[in-house]
Amino acid sequence: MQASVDIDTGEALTERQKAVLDAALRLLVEEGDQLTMTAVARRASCSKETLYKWFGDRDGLLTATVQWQASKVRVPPVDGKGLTLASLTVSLARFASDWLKVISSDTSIALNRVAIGRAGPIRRKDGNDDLGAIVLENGRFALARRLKPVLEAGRQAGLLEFSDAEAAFRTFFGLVARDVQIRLLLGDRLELTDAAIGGDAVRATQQFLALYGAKTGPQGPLEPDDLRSSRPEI
Amino acid sequence: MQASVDIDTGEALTERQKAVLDAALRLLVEEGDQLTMTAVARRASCSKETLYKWFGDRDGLLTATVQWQASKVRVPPVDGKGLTLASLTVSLARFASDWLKVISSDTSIALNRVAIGRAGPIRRKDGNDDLGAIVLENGRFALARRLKPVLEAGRQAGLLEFSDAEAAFRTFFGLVARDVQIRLLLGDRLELTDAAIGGDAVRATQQFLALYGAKTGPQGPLEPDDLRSSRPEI
DNA sequence: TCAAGGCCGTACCGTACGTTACGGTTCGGC
DNA sequence: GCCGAACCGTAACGTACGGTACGGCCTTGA
Repeated sequence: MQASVDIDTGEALTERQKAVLDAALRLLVEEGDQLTMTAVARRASCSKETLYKWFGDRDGLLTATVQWQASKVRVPPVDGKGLTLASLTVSLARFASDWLKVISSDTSIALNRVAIGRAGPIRRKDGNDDLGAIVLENGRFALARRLKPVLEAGRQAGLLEFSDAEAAFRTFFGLVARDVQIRLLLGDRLELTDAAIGGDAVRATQQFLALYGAKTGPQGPLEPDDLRSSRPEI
Repeated sequence: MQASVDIDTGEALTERQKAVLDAALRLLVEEGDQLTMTAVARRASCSKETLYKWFGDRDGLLTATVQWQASKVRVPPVDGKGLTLASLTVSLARFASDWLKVISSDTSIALNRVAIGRAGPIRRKDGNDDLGAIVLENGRFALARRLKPVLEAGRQAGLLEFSDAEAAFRTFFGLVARDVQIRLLLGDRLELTDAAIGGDAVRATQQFLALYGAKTGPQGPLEPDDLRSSRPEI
């Protein structure tokens, strides 16, 4: 299933169209799913006729908006050469921190909300828009694609021990996200300061290493303090 | 607004009203958020006038439906006396298994979907229905309330080591749920057989014990096989 | 037996919103 | 300067649905 999203995203969009999609995105964050075509047109200072001409219908606009946002968060893959326990730990903590920042951002919450709201058991009309697949593909699965090479490199370097990279990834995912995403999606006020995110990232990383770190050599696990200095502060 | 039916959950509901809410619940599972008052009335063989009389408006019906479902899953608390590592392990695995069954059930997915869909940044009208809070209260927080005494008992018995029961619970939560709930909510087909759930519960439990188990005594951690026989097979 | 009330079925109303249509304006090409 | 295309703003249309009204049926109680 996992959907196509093949012809990747931000292609064949004029600057004006990108501006319109940005307006739709802002509106989505502010108003949730019940954004209207009229509101988008007004916010973007364009006519509804143009919206329909460009995106077909409301579904098309929603899909294009989600894909547009997805195309903006592309990140370069991390290379795992010259891996040491320290650099692996830093990499994992950075992944964790980045992921927590993503799932706690207004944009991510809004996008996940609309995708979940439209992921009902019975899809309307013909076109399987499948916003959920797009969000999943650019969220959870994108994270897995980026993180797994790091895990594999860690295993190659004798720093990690696991038989199933997918299972290891999912454990890392669980240790990082815990109940944060579902609580935010359900409207729980949950303030995540940068400091809290950094601390959680370090904790998740330490826990992951405790579970999957290779038990070789005399050096014990890093202390959290060894990490704290290296996490991004902004 | 809210009509009568305001106070807690399944009280003061006639049998007929419960039947109507069951019909609404079934419809919610089948059709997602876009269930209409007309559809509920037809399914429940009652008039719309009655729906409005009993539940005030659509929000009231939705709220009552969610509360009705919540009232059905009340479970007795687990007592933690005579705790051994084996019994603690079994308890944790059972919690994990139960929780995975809950979050992967059609009903839970439907309820979470509607609650998330209505948890937008700007709440409509006056009444803060806050379905999200209800779902959260009867889901994540109810689990915490039931599990924490077990964790505390485990600590009292010298089987677990942690300083913050909330943090320990959230780690357990993350190890159990991982990416399951978000994937299901986003429409990912993810078949969870009972066998897979049982295996995941055991794995999560073992990982939790590896992180929070007291490092005392010569006995190593239980092998997964020790557990497999004790998990519910239905 | 009759009256009152609760409820079913359905017709009806008002509104919100997706979608379409159209007149007016700008702009690039000839 | 002229033409057509693209686009803006807005009005208009159709429908879906939340909410209300009403007639008829059934039950209860005097």
